[in-house]
Order: sequence, then structure tokens, then C-alpha cells
Amino acid sequence: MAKIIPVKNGTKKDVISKKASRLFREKGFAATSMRDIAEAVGIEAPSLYNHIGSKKEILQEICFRIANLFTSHITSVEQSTDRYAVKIELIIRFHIFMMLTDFENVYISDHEWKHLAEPYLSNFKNQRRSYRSRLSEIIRQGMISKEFKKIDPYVTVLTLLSAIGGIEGWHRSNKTVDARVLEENMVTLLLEGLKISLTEKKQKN
Amino acid sequence: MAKIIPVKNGTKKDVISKKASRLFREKGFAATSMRDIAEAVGIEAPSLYNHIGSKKEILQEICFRIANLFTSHITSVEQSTDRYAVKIELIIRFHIFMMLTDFENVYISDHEWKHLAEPYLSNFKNQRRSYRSRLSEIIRQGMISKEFKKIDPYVTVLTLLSAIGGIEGWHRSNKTVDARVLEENMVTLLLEGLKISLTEKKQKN
DNA sequence: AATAAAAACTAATAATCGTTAGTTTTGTGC
DNA sequence: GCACAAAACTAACGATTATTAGTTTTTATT
Repeated sequence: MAKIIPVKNGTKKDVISKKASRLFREKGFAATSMRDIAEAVGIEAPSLYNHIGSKKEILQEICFRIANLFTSHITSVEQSTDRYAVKIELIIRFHIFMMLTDFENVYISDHEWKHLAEPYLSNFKNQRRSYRSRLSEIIRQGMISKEFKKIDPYVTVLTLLSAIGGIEGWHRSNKTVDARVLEENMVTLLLEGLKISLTEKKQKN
Repeated sequence: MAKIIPVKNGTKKDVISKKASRLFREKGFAATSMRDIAEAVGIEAPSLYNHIGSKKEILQEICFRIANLFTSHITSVEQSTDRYAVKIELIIRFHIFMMLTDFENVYISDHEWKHLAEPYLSNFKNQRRSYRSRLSEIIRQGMISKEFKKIDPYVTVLTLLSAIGGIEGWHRSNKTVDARVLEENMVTLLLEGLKISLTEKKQKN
């Protein structure tokens, strides 16, 4: 009866993916049924299979699309000639940007990837590990060049990444903080903790 | 056949809860079946009901036990006469302590609470909101007293909380960082970003 | 208007879910 | 060793799951 109405520049598959994203985030992947998705789209569950291969496929495409965006971005940052503090700032800002512009999918890529099936699961975990390792390396080099405090790079990475992931809570509950304020505050909080302050520099020289 | 062997100072219910915690964290609440839990415990699924009321009940008890610990702690911090920077440090350290000593349950309370049933769900969300609000208030007062930079308190709370939650990643993947190093690094990173540095103080006076 | 393809539908599959009922085994106190 | 309670078991319930098969309706093309 009801027919999927694709929005401009989007296939019907995209409509399904978008509705599924919302539900995966709200209820979790495992607790979201194909009937839930179908209802959100406005069709019956079996009709979904005219557009997608399986429930797992939806999750795979979301997770890898997001993961690839982050991988591409860190590659471009690595190739730049900026100082390490600038590189980290670029990365923090990109994470915040992604969180603000594609919140549902970033959230899913962060929290629901464990429901991926093999071999996608292993692939995803490898990509995730690689990203963190490359980010650690930038921080490590920033410490060598005396831009950053000497603290454990991996602890720093995990702290930064999870801090940024926390925008999810803001996104849901507090619309009064505007995006620009959020971004500047987070960059301040995270980058200033990492950088060597002027007083510390004086002490070391 | 197999009988549950309760550990010292623990009921059989505690054994079930502990095995369930592990599975809820690894697979998520919705993706963990009663048969999964039973297998981990070493009995058949229906036997679980000699010790627990329902699957949901296990989750409820985990979530509220953890939430109550955090509520109690922030109450004691509020009543102390420490400076605001010390109060925040105490709270950060308590979060890290909880994450290190009761990791599985803290993780579940953080990530799986959405599967609580009403009225527990609303109760939990209220308690969560209240905790964040009280933490915001401490930070706000620290800004008024010029101990902290003037940034949005709520953004700060979300950043701190989610940063600490990120220990989960460390806990799983990197055993080479010891707990003390982790704690000191995180406190440095998070608290130094928040505090007004000496150079900034000089500029303002 | 006829035809072909795309996309909806209904009906039904086997599997798995949390849980209940009823029974048997195990452990405990006398 | 007898009785009672605790805790295990098997069998099965109805509900829900993702998905397939087969059919009908809608849309697009000529």
C-alpha cells in the first residue's frame, strides 16, 4: 500500500538505512527488529528485502562507511606539515564535526559494531586498532617535540576519543548549547590538558 | 547435574549476576539469552529461576547498585569543605576507581540501562540527570571562584564523564599501562584542561 | 494501452526467545 | 535413614525473530 518516498539524491535503500540508524541508536541493534524498521519506513517487513540484503548488512554499511571516513581523515592529517598540536586539534575538530553532522551513524559505529558478523567484525576491530595506533603515534611525536606533556600516549588517545564520543549525551539532552560553543569548549578542555603550559616550559628551560 | 558453587561471601544469585554481567558487557543485554547465562553458570536455563526473578531483574539490580554508589559519593563530596578543584579531582578519581574495581557492572550501568523496563527506566534516567546536574553545579561554582576556566559546565561534565568511561577500551586491550599511571595521566589531562593556568591568572589580575 | 520491471503484499518457515509447570535429584537437620 | 526444602532437571508454552516463497499491485517504458 504505502510506498517508500525517496528524498532527493537518495535511493530507497538510503531511506531504510536512515530509519534503521535511528532505531539502532535508540534501542540497540539486537533489540531492533526488522518489523520495527519496516514500521518506521511505512511498509511491511518482507518488503525491506527488495532493497537490502539482510539486517546485518545495514549495520555493516553504516560501520564501515564511518570507519573509512575517519581513516581517510587521519591519513590526510598525517601527510600535512602542521605541528603536532595542530594535527591533534584537526582530529579533535573532525570528530566533533562528524558527531554533529552524522550523529546517529557515528554513535552506531562506536557502540554497535560488536554485533557485526565475521569476517566484518575482525576487519572492523583491526581498522579501529590501527586508527588508535596512528593517533597514539602523533601524540607520541608531539611529546618528543616537547609540544605535549609526557603522559602515556595510549591513555591520551582513549581519553580523547571517549571524551568526544560523549557529545552523544549533549546531543540528546541539551539543545541550548550551540555547536560552536561546544566545539570550542571541548577543544580547550582537551587540548589544554595535553599541551605543556607556558609555566612548565619555563621550568624546563 | 552440575551445581552452582557459591564463592565465599556470595549467594548463588551473586554468581549468576556476575556471569550475566560479563555476558551483558560482551554481547549486550538484548543479545544475551537466558540460555547463554545458564551455560556460563553451568546449569540449565529454567534452573536460573530458582535464584532470580527475571532477566530484567538482573539488569535492574546491576544498574541501581552502581548508580547508588555514585550518588552516595557525590553527596559526600558536596558536604566536604574542599576547594572545587579538589572536589572534581575526588570525583574523577572515584570514577576511575569504580571503573577499575567493578568494570563490568559500571560498563553495563553506562551502556545497557536503556533496556530497563518502566518504571525503572524513568527512575534511572532521573538519577542520572540529577547526578550530572550536581556535577555541573560543582564545576559552575569552581568557575565563579576563578578556579576553573569559564567554559560551559554541562559540556565539561559530559566530556569528563565520557572520558572516564573510555577506560573500558584500555581495560580490554592494553594491560601494559598500570592502574596508577592511568589514573595520574587521566587526572592530569582532564583537570589541567579545566583549571586556569598560572599564566592566565596573571593576565586576569 | 500493453508490457516489463520494481516494489509492495500475504502466508509461512524454522529458530530462538523468556518463562512456566511439573518432576526428580541433591543437600540438610533431626 | 527419614523428612523436608532447595535446586536441579525435562518438556513445553506462546511470542517473536529474520527471512523465504509466491502473489499482487504499482510504476515506468514503449
